[in-house]
Amino acid sequence: MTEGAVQPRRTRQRSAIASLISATDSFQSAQEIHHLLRSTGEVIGLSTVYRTLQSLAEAGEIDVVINADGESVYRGCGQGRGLHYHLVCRICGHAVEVAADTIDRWVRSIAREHRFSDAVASLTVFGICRACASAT
Amino acid sequence: MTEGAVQPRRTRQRSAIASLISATDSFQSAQEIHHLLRSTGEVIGLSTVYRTLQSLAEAGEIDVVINADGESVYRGCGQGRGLHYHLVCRICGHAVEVAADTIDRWVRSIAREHRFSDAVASLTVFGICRACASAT
DNA sequence: AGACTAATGGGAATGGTTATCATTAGCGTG
DNA sequence: CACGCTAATGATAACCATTCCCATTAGTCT
Ligand SMILES: [Mn+2]
Ligand SMILES: [Mn+2]
Ligand SMILES: [Zn+2]
Ligand SMILES: [Zn+2]
Repeated sequence: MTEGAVQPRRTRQRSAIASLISATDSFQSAQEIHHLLRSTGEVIGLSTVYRTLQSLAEAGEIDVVINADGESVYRGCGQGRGLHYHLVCRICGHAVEVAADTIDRWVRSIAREHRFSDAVASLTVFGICRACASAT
Repeated sequence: MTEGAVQPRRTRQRSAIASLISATDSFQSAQEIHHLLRSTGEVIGLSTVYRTLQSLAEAGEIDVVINADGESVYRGCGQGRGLHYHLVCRICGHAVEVAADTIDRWVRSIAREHRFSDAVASLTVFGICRACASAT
């Protein structure tokens, strides 16, 4: 059996991205993250940001959501808390994680009912958070 | 009070799109629809297809879903059946509509719990339909 | 028929994301 | 500590769905 997945090399760039992402609870786009890193003096290419975010996402270490504009936005995942969905502020990107079980039961039941297999829900709830709502 | 929304002019192109869309129950992209129309002899521009689909979607006459590749795909909506979500085959685009009430209750409750206002769920269930599953 | 203007459509522009590929730099080995 | 292998980087070009632009066409109303 081929023992999978050699862990990625630890590079300055990858660390910078990981640390920035663990320091915020908002969903941010690759370009936003690139700008933020640049503005703090990090030297890093845009390609690297895209690649690394994807790699982290595939590894399950961060979450991806596609916002209303069709952009992918990324956020550090509440570690090892299993499957969950997100409630995201459409103004500032602030997000909270919500348990998946209610939804997953519902998904399984309607998939069975219509004889679909392999059903996976793509679900994100967008709203306006307390802070943004009070900021008129 | 300004009485809104003059209805759109009835053009050959708009009719062609509406009729094609009412003849299938699969979600299709603007480009696919454009090709299909072209292949049946219709003379129609890609811009027009995009514009018309958006206009029909805003009018609530068709539904839009953003698929896994981030493309918008369109489908004739089961008329006047109110808010609903979709269970879509990720192979062929075949879709069925599913009632929204269970989900909407859940959305309202978690939004209240986290003090988010204006919460709207973006939800689509992707799976594999009976036909595609049996086609090995 | 004539006027008004919404609708059309070819082509250029946009913009997020991916592909290329020469260069750099982890990291295991002797 | 060199050395070698190759993953990772990043500047740049390509990609590609969608939108913009604007001159031309054609519904619709009088
Ligand atoms: Mn998460
Ligand atoms: Mn529908
Ligand atoms: Zn907010
Ligand atoms: Zn199918």
